Amino acid sequence: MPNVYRALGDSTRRHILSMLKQGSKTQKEIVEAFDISQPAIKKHLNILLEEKIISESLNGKYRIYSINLYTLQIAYHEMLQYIGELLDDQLVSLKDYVEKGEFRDEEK
Amino acid sequence: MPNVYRALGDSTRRHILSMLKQGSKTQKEIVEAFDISQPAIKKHLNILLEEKIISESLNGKYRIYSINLYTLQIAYHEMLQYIGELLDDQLVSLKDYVEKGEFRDEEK
DNA sequence: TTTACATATAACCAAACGGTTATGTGAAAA
DNA sequence: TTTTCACATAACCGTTTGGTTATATGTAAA
Repeated sequence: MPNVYRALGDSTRRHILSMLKQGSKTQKEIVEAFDISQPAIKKHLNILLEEKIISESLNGKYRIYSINLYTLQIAYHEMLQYIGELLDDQLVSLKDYVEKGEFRDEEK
Repeated sequence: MPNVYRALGDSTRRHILSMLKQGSKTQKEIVEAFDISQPAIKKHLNILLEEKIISESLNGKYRIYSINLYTLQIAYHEMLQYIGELLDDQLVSLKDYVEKGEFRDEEK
């Protein structure tokens, strides 16, 4: 039920996740890493919490956030399965396709 | 530049892509497969076109849509790679966290 | 030429998004 | 106890999203 598209559909949230992959962070640490307000960050954290991509714990007056590895793994496999179904009719493996590197020059 | 999260972030659009994987379809065929109005479908098709996930061609009064396999593969690869990187690094830092024990009680 | 059909477009609506400022709350420090 | 600090919450704002209905346009069929 977690909507990974919603969760990852914003670059600030992806940036937050990239921070959290290094280890748990307090809300304060996250807020200080961005140029937007504390309530704006809190809204992003709430969306990540709703979609169960991160989890929250309390430590005194601090709120600590960490990546929910389990949900990300589920999302990863669901997406792999979906893209597999979409693409296998064309007998082209995504992995093979990407490894050929045919697309790298085209992106700008 | 295509925004894969935007393109794939709606289940109607993912369903449309699942239809198009079987082969090109006219707008009429797509509209008939859903319970929503023709203008609503057209909006979804426009978003998929903007993000270059599908392409459009004309045949008389019909408008024919087909999957842009190339862009779709790149798009999914980017998403999966991003999640994959989050998972791999998190495994490492989770291990670090366990080995270090609690370190967050002291404010400096 | 008239009619029917596939599609486009405009106007509207409610809800969600991403941000703001202002202010309340609760724990820790002084 | 008083103050400070981390965070929560409320109210507001402009834009986007996902849908609607009504209507215009362009091609094909009668």
